[in-house]
Amino acid sequence: MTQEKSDLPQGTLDLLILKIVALGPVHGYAIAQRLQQVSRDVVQVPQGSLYPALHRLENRGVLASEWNETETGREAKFYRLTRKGRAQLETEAASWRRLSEAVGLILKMSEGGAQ
Amino acid sequence: MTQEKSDLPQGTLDLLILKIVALGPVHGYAIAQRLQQVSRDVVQVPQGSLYPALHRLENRGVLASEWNETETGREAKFYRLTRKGRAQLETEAASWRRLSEAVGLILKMSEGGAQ
DNA sequence: TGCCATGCCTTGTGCTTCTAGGTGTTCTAT
DNA sequence: ATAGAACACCTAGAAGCACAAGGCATGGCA
Repeated sequence: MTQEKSDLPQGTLDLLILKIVALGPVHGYAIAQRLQQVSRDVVQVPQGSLYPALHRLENRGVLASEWNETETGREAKFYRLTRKGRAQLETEAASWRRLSEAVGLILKMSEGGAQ
Repeated sequence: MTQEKSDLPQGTLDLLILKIVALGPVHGYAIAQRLQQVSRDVVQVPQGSLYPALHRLENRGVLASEWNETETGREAKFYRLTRKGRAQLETEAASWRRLSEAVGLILKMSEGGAQ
């Protein structure tokens, strides 16, 4: 019914990925699943967005990967945050909160809103 | 002191512009000023982002423009929302709120957060 | 006179997201 | 047994957007 799928604004995907990975080692496929579940289908990450993002983040040194076995006995690439990654998460999360507040303020503006 | 200037995620600028214009006819230069003021410098729109966005929105028929005189006696291009523009604003605002909530949820996740 | 603020504009670059395609394995339902 | 879905990874190409950097013209102020 309510499959309102919203395309993610640029930069947001990185933040969400970092946050999920921060909770413990996960592989790509699971990241997308968790995001979708927790957000109640608001956030749906296509694989064509997911995997390039993961590689990007790894190349930048904020993520590190390692092949391991899933609970169900499959091979999968597990990601974890590097020290740099934790810092990046802090920064991006703060940045998001700031922006989110600002946009919220603007959206609540009415005729006399300015000053 | 706190000139934390956050680059706007793609798509957000349209929403903010539509919202400001919805409050009454304004010209481009003033839109950028108001956004900066209301957001306490969090949102700073460079002209290289602003004007292309305005033209984009006008081409899509959500904004309409008209040359008029400023209070200070200068010629400026004033924008107003079309009917289509109002609808678009509603949609985008709702979309933003949905996404904002979802991201907020995810950022508040902790170890046992999922399910 | 020179400079800053007002007010408009364009070109090009860089980045990200998405669509659409592909591979191989395991599980499940028929 | 076999078709299809779910799992799990990947890539190339297109499209879109924000931004930096440039430019033009006027008016006010020092």
